[in-house]
Amino acid sequence: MIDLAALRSHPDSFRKAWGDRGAPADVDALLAQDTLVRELKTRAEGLKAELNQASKAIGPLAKAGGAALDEAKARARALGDQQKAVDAEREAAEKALADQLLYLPNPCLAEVPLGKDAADNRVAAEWGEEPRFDFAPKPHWDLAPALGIMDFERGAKLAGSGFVTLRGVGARLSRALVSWFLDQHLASGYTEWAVPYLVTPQIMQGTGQLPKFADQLYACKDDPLLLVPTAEVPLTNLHAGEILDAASLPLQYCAHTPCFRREAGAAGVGTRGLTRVHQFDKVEMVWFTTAERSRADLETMRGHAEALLRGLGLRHRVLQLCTGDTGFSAACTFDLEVWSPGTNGWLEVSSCSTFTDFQARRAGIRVRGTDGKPQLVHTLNGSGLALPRCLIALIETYQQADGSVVIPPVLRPYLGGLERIVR
RNA sequence: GGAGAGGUGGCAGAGUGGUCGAAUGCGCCGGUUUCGAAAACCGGUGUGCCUUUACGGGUACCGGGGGUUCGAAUCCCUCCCUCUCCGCCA
Repeated sequence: MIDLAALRSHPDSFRKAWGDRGAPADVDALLAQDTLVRELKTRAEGLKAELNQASKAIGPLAKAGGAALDEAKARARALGDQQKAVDAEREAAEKALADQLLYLPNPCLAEVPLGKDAADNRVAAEWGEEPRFDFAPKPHWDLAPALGIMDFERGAKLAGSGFVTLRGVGARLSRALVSWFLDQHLASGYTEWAVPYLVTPQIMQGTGQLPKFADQLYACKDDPLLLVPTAEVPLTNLHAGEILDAASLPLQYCAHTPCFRREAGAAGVGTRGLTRVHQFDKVEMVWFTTAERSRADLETMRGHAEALLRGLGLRHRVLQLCTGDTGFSAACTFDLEVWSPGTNGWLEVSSCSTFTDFQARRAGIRVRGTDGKPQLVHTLNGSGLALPRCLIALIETYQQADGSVVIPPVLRPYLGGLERIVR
């Protein structure tokens, strides 16, 4: 959620920011609504003050009783009716404003390149050479089933299209990656959490999934709970409604969770094999930091994600997303894309963003400043990393002519020393 | 899932219709005292919003929501959470 006071003081910068995102908003209407809300609030509170005075005066009269008391009560009641009417107007106006605010995206940082869609994203860094093969490299959907480490048909049998199974060494390899990722994060100072995979709608609103993206979430039938689309949601909301100790910042959290996404509207596009599935594992990094250092911390966190790909020896690049491609709650985002030799393309395995105070304002996450006053924190999050696409890149990159796959040395300790996956 | 007991400020804990944003203690901050510290004493110490150049004023918040009343921490309804016991169970 944006800062209404900031909108009041420089409406033009917001007008431009939303325009740059391709999500123009009627700023004048917003400001008019805001003015209306404040007028009604002043009137309602003024009446309430009068009513409180009148009620207070009744106390001493109450014992005596009689006509004076009845008269005073009647006057207070009339005042109360008037107050209730104005307050109802205020409430309606406030709700109307809040409903609009919840759908307004976070303005991007000034450095974010202007652009309409993914084609306008800027390549910020590249790492690794394109792998050479003296044979035609296969895509993972051919390689993995042949090795007996993935079974797509049986995933579909269990839960429908978009669900997969990992088998044998495939399942173990995924678990090895999770463990290695987490261990790397712990070494970088992160605290690991295990969190609920189901959360309340209020929590989803805190990080920005609701109300705008309700159609992307899985919901439970008999309970008002939703499956998390990313560990960002529970991790960021851990401190919802809290005032943190300044000395504790920055807080660096990580967690491994499955992620559940309906992917409504994404059917058919790049969905083969493991590329886009409704349920996948991911290790997520979340930071709580200050306005002063959040941008620099984003670089650090992004570095942590990149280090994982380097450790695995996987060719990758970093994109700075343009204004039109940056997600709703984010102010600046770097995507990490890994090279998939089997499909001759890039796959997004991480998205590292600063949310400035946008999520903190929604979720009520503050820190006590040096002046003793609470102020909003800045939140960051980034994947570190998403598992399925790492698996894809890994087996495609390290495939051999005979169809076997060599395991990167860093993972071998997690696989009982296994060096190669053979059929 | 059933029965019971509870949810009050950073913590502990009073308060059962009015003068209660809330006693008291602890903690914390400042001051006096001291060579310094401790102790003692004095003062201060929640959050959001509206309004104001400022000082200030107003309003809301005693788990959440709703209701009764001129007036609710206090009464009623409802939901959530915690604890104890029972049941069930990884």
